[in-house]
Amino acid sequence: MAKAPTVYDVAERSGVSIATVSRVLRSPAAVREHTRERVLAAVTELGYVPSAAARGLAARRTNVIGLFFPGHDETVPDQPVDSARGDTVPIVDDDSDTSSDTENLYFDEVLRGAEIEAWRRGFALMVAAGRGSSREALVTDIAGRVDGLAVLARTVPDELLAYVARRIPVVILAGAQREDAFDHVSASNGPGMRTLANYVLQGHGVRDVVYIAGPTDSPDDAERLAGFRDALADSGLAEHSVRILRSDFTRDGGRATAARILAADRPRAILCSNDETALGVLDVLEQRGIRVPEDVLVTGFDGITAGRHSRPRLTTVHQPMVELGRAAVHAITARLDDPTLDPQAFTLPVEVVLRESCPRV
Amino acid sequence: MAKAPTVYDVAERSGVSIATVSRVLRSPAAVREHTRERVLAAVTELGYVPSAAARGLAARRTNVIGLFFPGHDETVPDQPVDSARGDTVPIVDDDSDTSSDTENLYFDEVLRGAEIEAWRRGFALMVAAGRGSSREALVTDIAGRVDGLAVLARTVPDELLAYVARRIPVVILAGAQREDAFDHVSASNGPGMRTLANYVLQGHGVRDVVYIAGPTDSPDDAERLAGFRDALADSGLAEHSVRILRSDFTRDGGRATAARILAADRPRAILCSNDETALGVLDVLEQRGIRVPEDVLVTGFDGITAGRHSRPRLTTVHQPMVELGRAAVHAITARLDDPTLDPQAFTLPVEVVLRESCPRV
DNA sequence: TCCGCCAATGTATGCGCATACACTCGAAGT
DNA sequence: ACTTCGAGTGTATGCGCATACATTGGCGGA
Repeated sequence: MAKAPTVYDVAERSGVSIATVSRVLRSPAAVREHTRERVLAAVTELGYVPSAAARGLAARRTNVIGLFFPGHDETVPDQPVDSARGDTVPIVDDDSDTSSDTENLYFDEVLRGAEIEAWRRGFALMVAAGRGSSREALVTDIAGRVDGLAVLARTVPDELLAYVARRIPVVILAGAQREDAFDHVSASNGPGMRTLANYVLQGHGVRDVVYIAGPTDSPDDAERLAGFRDALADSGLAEHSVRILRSDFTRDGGRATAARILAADRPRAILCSNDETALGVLDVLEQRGIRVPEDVLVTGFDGITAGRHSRPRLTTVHQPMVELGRAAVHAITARLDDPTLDPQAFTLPVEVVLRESCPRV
Repeated sequence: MAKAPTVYDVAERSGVSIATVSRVLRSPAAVREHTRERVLAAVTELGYVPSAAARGLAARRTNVIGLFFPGHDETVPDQPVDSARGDTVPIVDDDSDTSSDTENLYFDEVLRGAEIEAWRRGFALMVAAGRGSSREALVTDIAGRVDGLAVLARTVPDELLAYVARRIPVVILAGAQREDAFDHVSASNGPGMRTLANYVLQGHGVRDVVYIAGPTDSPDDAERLAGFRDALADSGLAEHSVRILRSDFTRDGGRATAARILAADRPRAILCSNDETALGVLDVLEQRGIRVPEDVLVTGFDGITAGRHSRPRLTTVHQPMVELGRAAVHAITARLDDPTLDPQAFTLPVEVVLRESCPRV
């Protein structure tokens, strides 16, 4: 880790000016081949790596895009596990049947999409998870480092976003398509749920259905619920003819809600506003010996992996999570290219995926 | 997106010098409270966001840590899915039973750990996936942006790493603990496999065992195989008394290898060097009506989520993936604090997790 | 009363690069 | 032969901040 060589070192070594060195790196075509080779040789010999900080300062853009998503607020032990040379390996039993880590899949996939698209467009990707109280500081910190910022809906207060948006383009991921100054990227929550619900109501001919909604503060959930109501209307059903309950998007919440439902009666179908809730419902039904799909149909929403491994496998509406990430980056770069663009809303298509919990008729 | 305000703007507005503005932001204690408040007021009014590029240039450190992992080399469609306002939602059947996306879990978790630890230490995290031919350019590009770089083993040629390491600390994740100039962070592959194998050999009293190794170019696999051999020695078994086959770490590979094994005879236990292979083995055994664990014991390695959802659930050695990410960042920051440190190797503890495929005796 | 000292703030500089502009030189045009 | 022009290169400057050093003013001690 000796002092890092700079353009000056490379220039001196190859007998040219720093401008030429810079040109070799930025626009090679503007330099005669002979010169270019000499410079590149010096670069390799010296182990020169251009400083992105200096480049960013001079060029007034960093070529980095930021992705901000909600943190898990988990209590993190102060120290990471330390090196263990003793090498005694404990043997433990695993009796759990729920996996809490499936919930992260959503962000993981969005991130992967963002990374892919950023790379394709010559940007690097910086990620940050919002945690607790220091969120505000984190957001401005990241904002100072990037050319554009993608934020998952509801992880950052609008006020802060507006503050940041004075400086760089901000795109909101997966929230409702509001009429505001930001770009929005999200999936067709409403139409997706409507199509699935119609499949249950009309395809399976079910009337006796319960809908488990998510938390009221989730914009995605509001759209899905609206889609469900549309489906009711499509079938000429009055809204009060079905039950609509609220849960919290978690597997445990799904279980509790399923218990409440079954305490009253047994509907023919239970539609859930997300997959985790549906998995919880499946847990309770199996435990009570109620057959799915013979006795009760169950559906979810999202398309998380765990839904493919459940018994029975879960019918759901699959969101294109990777594409969401890509589209977010795409929106940012588009605005970078043309800042005068009006705020746009991108709605990505979804897919109803039929599996055993609500099979094809 | 008006021109972003700078320290000069803030200084002018609050009637102080830029040095004072900088101090308010960097070391608030050095400024009188009255002054500090005036400056902070100006900051908010102007919507000032410090430029990380300028800060990084002046301070000679960016406070960013890079994480480089292997890309999936998937063929990425040129354009992301476009906005679909028509909102026709297709309905498709999902008959697949294998999910290729579980493989990503490993990196996702490492990333999460890295993000957590980076944040705790005041660093931002930049991620990049190595893809195809431009890998070299990508690595140096990232290297120019960060204070330290964590790289998953075997994703970047040593030569390149050495080049980069002349400038910033580099830590290698999850590879063998080689004697080189880099820091290494990995899990106790050998002891983990040894413990598990001993449990099979001695706990279950099995002699008739087949071991399915992974690709020869995987350093993790080499350590696991060595651990298995140690276990053989522990039980006084000669190596030629068992069969050791090679597969490729994939579920399909596991299936093919299982078929080959069963063509010869039926061992009492099949130990696999990773979970995916083991899942493939389970597929074949179930298909042939061979009972697990009654007829054959099966074990894996890694602790991926899919192993918790299989039937029967898979006994495995669980790697602390989140901790790996944390430890990597930890190692980098340690070296940043004291560059004279000798190269270190951190070995994180693993856990044998018993599930039905090889239950507790 | 005078000096020294420290806290608070200002001034000046450099970090490493991109780039506008200036310059050179040879080829083509008149 | 002289001008024009453009390809190739060099010179000079600024990007926005941190920080070493200089400066100021107030306070306590002798």
